Amino acid sequence: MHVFLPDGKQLDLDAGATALDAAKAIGPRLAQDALAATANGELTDLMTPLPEGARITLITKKNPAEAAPLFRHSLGHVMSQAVGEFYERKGFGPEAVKRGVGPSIENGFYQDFDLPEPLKEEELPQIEAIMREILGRNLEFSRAEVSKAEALARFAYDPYKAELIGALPEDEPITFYTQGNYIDLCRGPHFPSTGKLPTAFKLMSTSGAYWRGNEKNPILQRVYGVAFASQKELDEYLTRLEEAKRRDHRKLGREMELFTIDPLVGRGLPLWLPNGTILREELMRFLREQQFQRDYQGVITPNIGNLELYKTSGHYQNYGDSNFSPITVDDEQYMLKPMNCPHHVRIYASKPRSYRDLPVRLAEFGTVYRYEQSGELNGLTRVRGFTQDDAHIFCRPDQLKKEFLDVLDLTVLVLSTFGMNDVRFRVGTRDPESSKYVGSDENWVAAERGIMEAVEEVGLPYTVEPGDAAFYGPKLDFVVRDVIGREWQLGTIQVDYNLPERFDISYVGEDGQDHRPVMIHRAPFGSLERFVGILIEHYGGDFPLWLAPRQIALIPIADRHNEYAESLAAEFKRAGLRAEVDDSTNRMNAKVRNAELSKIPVMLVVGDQEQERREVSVRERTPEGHKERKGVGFDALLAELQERYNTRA
RNA sequence: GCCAGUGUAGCUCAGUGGUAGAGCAACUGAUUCGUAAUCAGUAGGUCGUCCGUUCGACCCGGAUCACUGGCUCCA
Repeated sequence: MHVFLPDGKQLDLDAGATALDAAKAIGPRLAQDALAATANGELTDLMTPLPEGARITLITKKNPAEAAPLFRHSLGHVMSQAVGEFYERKGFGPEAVKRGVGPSIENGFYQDFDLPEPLKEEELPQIEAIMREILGRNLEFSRAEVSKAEALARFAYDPYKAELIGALPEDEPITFYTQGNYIDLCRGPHFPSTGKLPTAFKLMSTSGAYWRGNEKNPILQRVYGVAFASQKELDEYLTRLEEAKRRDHRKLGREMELFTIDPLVGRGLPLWLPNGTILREELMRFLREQQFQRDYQGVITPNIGNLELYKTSGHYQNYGDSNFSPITVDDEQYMLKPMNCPHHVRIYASKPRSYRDLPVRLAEFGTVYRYEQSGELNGLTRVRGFTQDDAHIFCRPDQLKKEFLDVLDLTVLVLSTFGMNDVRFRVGTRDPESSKYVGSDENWVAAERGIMEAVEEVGLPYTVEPGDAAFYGPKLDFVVRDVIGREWQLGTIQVDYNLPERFDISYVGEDGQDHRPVMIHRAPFGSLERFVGILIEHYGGDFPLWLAPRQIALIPIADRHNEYAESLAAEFKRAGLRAEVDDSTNRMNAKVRNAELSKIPVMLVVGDQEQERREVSVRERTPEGHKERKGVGFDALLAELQERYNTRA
């Protein structure tokens, strides 16, 4: 057989040759240094036969980071071996530990275990120590192809492995990877030996995880680790985690008095404090202005609705478990509204509509309640009562594309206003296997095609995720990452042919006949709660002037300057800016410090000089530290701040 | 909902089977100060809640509630 090197040179090898054979053919030094390889662009290891005619590269110890998925996976095997030894040292038999899956993941690896007794988190350092012993033993990873029968016989004691083996196709070879006395069912690829693995790894945490991700299956214990090619990268990663903790919206939300969650009020029911309310109202004002420009009409609907409404819409049947239970009043049942759409549909239906009236764009900051599972609740990002920046656009089929593009334009504007660049666009389509979806095939096909065309026209990169659609139609979601890498869905745009049908709404067309409108559901923020939560972390609490709940701190140097400071604060207030005077008995240094810790963006120090000349001394928070300007005329500064506020600069 | 962990003053955290401590914040007084902490004093807690073991429980056991990290879910 032959393969090709990066320079195009052809290498002739024996049949079934591996990347190690290729390296040996080039030179013994390379064979010594090689860690992994790529074949036709895909990572592979040194012990797997190369495909005929492959273009190969060799990864050596000079650039181990390129083989990160491999060493992470291999470290996963080492951890698995270490856990086995740990329990053997505790006196359990070699078959006491059963194993689920154990892949490499971003930054590290995990492995699922069924253990004879739970592994405690404080025992992780002991596991880590055994792992380092195993690295010291410098065990070779070897690869072997076995028959299904052999594989089953080897893992007869382990029901999870047996299940995995049983599901493998008959005609493909099953591979085992072995290091020392540890054998695992594995497709590979792996590092050549444990001695060549990087030592920059750390076991982070354990958690429960259902076997095969199904909550009806037994729960296994998952152990997470992180691993990098160098200690420097690991340290940087751990530093990032620390930084993330500092930016956590739950911590900053308490420190900056933005919101609180009180168990007596209820889990997942945030209370907005005065500072948080300002933030929220600024966001609403921003979006209202945009919606006014785009001819949306505001509506207001109640927080509960008759159960029949949600039976008609299908929400009751499709999301029964995650609704709050119905309330019975006299002979009727009511439910806390989980969605605003049915209410808006009834507003549409409240009078006859003509084709000339369309599109009708109904917007509401609508508060909804959903009974999220208790374990899912998380600060502001996952709650049971929240307010969507919701709107429903009812339009003719021929208007759909233009309307969709306008909504997309609005969403892109929103994301860019907040400098959210790390956004993923996700098209959720139907899962062809599932039966939860309502509506005709033609409508689904039309809606899915419509979304993709619009996204492509705008030129946004997107991924398609089958099975991610709402029960009534496909959707386009915007997904951002929080500081610790968790992904959160923010805004959404959904195309819906089905609710109009379920509610039998129509408009009179040019031809005098009734026609069915199409609906677009959209929420550029998603929910104010989640958006604010993400925004807090995005800015690390350092909001731009227009969003900052506390914008200006006036700092008198001595008591005799309080009055001057108060007079300036009053002028700021008249101009619509949020200013406060620190009239505490603290020294001025301490006042500056407190304002800094409160993350107030603008600090104005006033003393004798300033008072005499109607000036202020300006100190502004910047990402680099702070910026000072002395002797600034008050009127000029007022105009400057007003301009910044109004333009949301 | 499931697995594991955590719960002591407003916040951050010590602590011991013999009925609790620090720093910051708060309050009072003094200080009037030029860009990240002035000094002194005062007050503040059924140790998440309930039940049990014990002569005695913040500490040991059980239950429960809440939170944290994951899993599952997310219209």
